This record gives sequence, structure tokens and C-alpha cells, in this order.
Amino acid sequence: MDPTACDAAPTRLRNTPSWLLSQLTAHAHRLVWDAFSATDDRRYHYALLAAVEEYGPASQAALGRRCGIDRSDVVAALNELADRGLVTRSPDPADRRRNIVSVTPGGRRHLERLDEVLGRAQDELLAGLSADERGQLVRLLQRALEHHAPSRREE
Amino acid sequence: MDPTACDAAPTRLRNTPSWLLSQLTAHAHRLVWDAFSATDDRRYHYALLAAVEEYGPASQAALGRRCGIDRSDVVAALNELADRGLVTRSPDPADRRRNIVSVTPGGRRHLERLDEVLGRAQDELLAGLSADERGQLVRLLQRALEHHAPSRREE
DNA sequence: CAAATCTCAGCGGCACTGAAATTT
DNA sequence: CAAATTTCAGTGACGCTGAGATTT
Repeated sequence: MDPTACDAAPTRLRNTPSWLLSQLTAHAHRLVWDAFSATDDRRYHYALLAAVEEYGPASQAALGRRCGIDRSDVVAALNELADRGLVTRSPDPADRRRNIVSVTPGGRRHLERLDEVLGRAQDELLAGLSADERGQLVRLLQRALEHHAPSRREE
Repeated sequence: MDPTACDAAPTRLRNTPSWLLSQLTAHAHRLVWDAFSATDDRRYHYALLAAVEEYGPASQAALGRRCGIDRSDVVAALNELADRGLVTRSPDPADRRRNIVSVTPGGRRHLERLDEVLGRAQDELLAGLSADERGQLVRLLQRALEHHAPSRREE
């Protein structure tokens, strides 16, 4: 029999939100991985570039909080971005514990390229849904996530 | 500042379906992990028990296809379930390449306990959504997944 | 002193690949 | 022969923990 074939999933799984999320997220990760691998990027790279581009130079801890990335993984991902000249790290004169992370012009251009391939991956991911349904899905996900957001504090 | 605080995510991420899915799925995995860890279970255990319970004794390959679990990971998870007496493996006399996996009475009882704690995890996961919205989310996820389902074949 | 930041070392579930042995 | 099944060894992104050094 065809090894790529797929039988119906058990009813328990098919009706369990966390399982459905897991499955669709696995597809998403494959598609995004494929989209990013052409430039040797990973999801953390995109998230950090997007954060520093939108909010301007920030400390590593602040970037990690915005993106939901662990402090430890922020270090590793920024090392790679800095090695490629897409971001720079400089010590914060006002608080010498911190690094100020900035995006370079090359980093901005790189981010725009990632925007394009990521957009195509989203289209493929949600190809089974209409534009209306995609909007519904996004809003439901955002709403569900709000409930799990830790309390907001100032940076 | 509070290290558990959370600033607003970048606009790019907040509007990217794959990122929203990733984030909510991460919460789901944490909640399900916590729910299952009391009995030393993981998601693969539940999925495989659910599959063999619903469709009756089946080969490992068939179980893996139903659950979307790699053949290699099916082996490891079934080893653990069999060690605990929740499933049994016996060679298929009709096709000696295959093992026939069956759930034991203890396995059924175990599955029911997992159903309960998993249900509570789902409630917590979607606490921000109404019952109506939860239904919408489930249907949208199912629809989106159908587009990625490989062609169906007979077992 | 407590707390925050950066860094490094390491862990473990999960999704996956490749290959060997067996059988159809 | 090709293809399917089981098994094992190994890989790597990802989410996370703990600890140390530095600074506030």
C-alpha cells in the first residue's frame, strides 16, 4: 500500500482542538521551513528581525519577550544574525547589563525577502480556506492567545 | 522589570497565521504535557491508544498513518505502552511482516482517565473563546487540514 | 541585598531520515 | 525484482532549565 496514504484519524483526535492545532502547526512548520531554508533562515530569525524592525533598537530581553522566545535562544539566533551582518549588538551606555540590538539596512532588505516567501507559505497553509475563513481563523487564534498572555508591564 | 511580563508582539507576527498557530500550539503542548505527566504519558501514547481503541487491532504502520506519527516513533511509543501492559503486540499470521497491536482492558481504562484530564486541558486552552467560537475554530482547523491530507487508500 | 541582563551548557519531546532485516 | 513492515541509530529545531558573571 502507498506509504504516503492517510487513513481517517481517530474520532478522539479529530475533535480535540489541541490535536488539530498540533497537526496544522506541523504543516505550517514544514512550509515555513521550506520557505526559509533557501536563505538558511529559521523562524526565530524572522521573528527577531520583525521585532527589532518594528520597535527600533531594543535589548535582547525585550526582543525575547515580544516574540515569545527564550532568553537563551535569543542569544543563539542573534549570534547568527549578527554574523551575517543583519543586526548589530552594542552595549547600552545607560544600562551596561544590556545590549542594544539594531537592524542593519541589509537586515531590512532581508526581512522583506522573508516577508514574501513567508506570505506564500501562508497561502499554501490555508489553501483550503476562503479569505473570509482565514480572517475568522486569525481572529479566533488571537482571541484564544489573549487569555494566555501574561500581565503587561513597561519595558 | 517582571521577567514574566509580555510586550506586544510585532505586527508581522500578530497577523501571520503560522505564528499564531505556533504560539497557541505551544500553550496547548504545555497544558497537555502537564495533564499527562501525572501518569507519565505523552501525546503519542494517547493518540495510539485512541487509534487502536477505535479501529480495533491494527498494524503499527496503520496506527502511525491514522495518527500522523512516524513509523520510527510508533515503535518507541508502543514499546512504552506495552511495557506498562496497556497494549499487546502479536505477529500477524496473515502477513508476517506485521505486528497486530491490541489494547488491553487496562489500556482502555487508562485511555478513559486520559480523556478526562485532556478534556480539562482543552477547556483551559480555549478559555478565552465561547462554546460557539470553539466549534468554529475546530471546524476551520479541520477544513484547513483536509487540504493537506494525502490521498486516501485502503489499508 | 534582591533583581535584571547576557551567556553558556545541557535536556527532552517531537518530527524526521537512512538503513538493515524480513516478508509479500 | 519492487514494495511494505518493523526496528534501530541518529539529526535538528524548538522550548525550556540552571547556573555563572555582571550590573542596577
